[in-house]
Amino acid sequence: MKIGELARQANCPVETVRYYEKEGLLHLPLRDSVNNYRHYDSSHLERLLFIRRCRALDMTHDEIRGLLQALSRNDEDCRQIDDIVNEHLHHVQQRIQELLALEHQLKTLSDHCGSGRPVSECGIVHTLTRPRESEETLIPLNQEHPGGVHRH
Amino acid sequence: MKIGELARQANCPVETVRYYEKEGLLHLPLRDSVNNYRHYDSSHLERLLFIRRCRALDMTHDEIRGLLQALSRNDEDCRQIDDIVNEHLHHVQQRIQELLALEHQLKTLSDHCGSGRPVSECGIVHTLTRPRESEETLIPLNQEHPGGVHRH
DNA sequence: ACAAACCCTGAAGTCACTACAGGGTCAACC
DNA sequence: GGTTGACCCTGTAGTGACTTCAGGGTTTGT
Repeated sequence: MKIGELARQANCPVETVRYYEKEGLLHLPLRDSVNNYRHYDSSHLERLLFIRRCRALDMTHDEIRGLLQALSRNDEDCRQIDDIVNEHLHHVQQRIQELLALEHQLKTLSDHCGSGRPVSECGIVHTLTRPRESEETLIPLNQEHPGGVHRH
Repeated sequence: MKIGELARQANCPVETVRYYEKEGLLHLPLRDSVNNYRHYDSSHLERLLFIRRCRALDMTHDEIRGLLQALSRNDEDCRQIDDIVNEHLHHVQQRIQELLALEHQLKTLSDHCGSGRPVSECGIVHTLTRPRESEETLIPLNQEHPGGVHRH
């Protein structure tokens, strides 16, 4: 099958398939000797679906590479695979904790607004522009937000 | 004060200050006519602290620009400011829901491992390589994970 | 015969930084 | 006065996982 058909079956943009190839996640497909089009078989589709399922679980390409390697070694003990998944689960749980803290701070901020007042009296503005004495209590300035909340 | 002092007072890397300037978040400072060093006053520091507090709440530069604009307009109604904060809170809450779903999927995956078995019998591998019939039930392939869990 | 839909490559853009490379300047001490 | 180390400057490239674009060629359907 050609790249469009593969992409459709994996519910994945064509450009992403080419990107995975460049990243070394997908094996190089055969090329049509006339027009240089890529031609895939079912093993490519299976591998792509595997990758997309892992991405749907928000794993990085490095984590996926680890899983694919463990798979291809076909060990008698699947501990390595379990380790990768569990470490990833740990990342996710940490991130949830960070975001819950963030949610709390934003709720507090919003509660302080007292909407309808002039900007100069808005509680949000007061908190965000407040002098440095009370620093670190409401909004600690040194925290990292590794994942980011945004982007779509 | 010079850039190093400003950065120290805002607990922020010097490179980031220069980056905020390039992004148009910080006003251009005066320059020493001899050595071209940047020279800041307390209004720059206040603005930088404001930006850093917003970033600690994981707002984007666009959101921060919106807040700074609303501030400079000094409206008689702070509704715009409240809107920006609440929309951001909504982003965070959505992301938390996504990650909780993710956590559940990964826990299920890990539970299925049955560690110690050969890779070919590992429950994780079975789920991730399973045929497409049961697709969308355990791991929907079309979901986005805007923020990402990783990076530090 | 022609248009729409597909395929190709390679480069640049996204976001909020971070990390160089390759310089110039300043303050303190010997 | 020389030197060491901390500071400052500009500009470019790298991060991750794509997405978008420019500028082509090919296939398919009517």
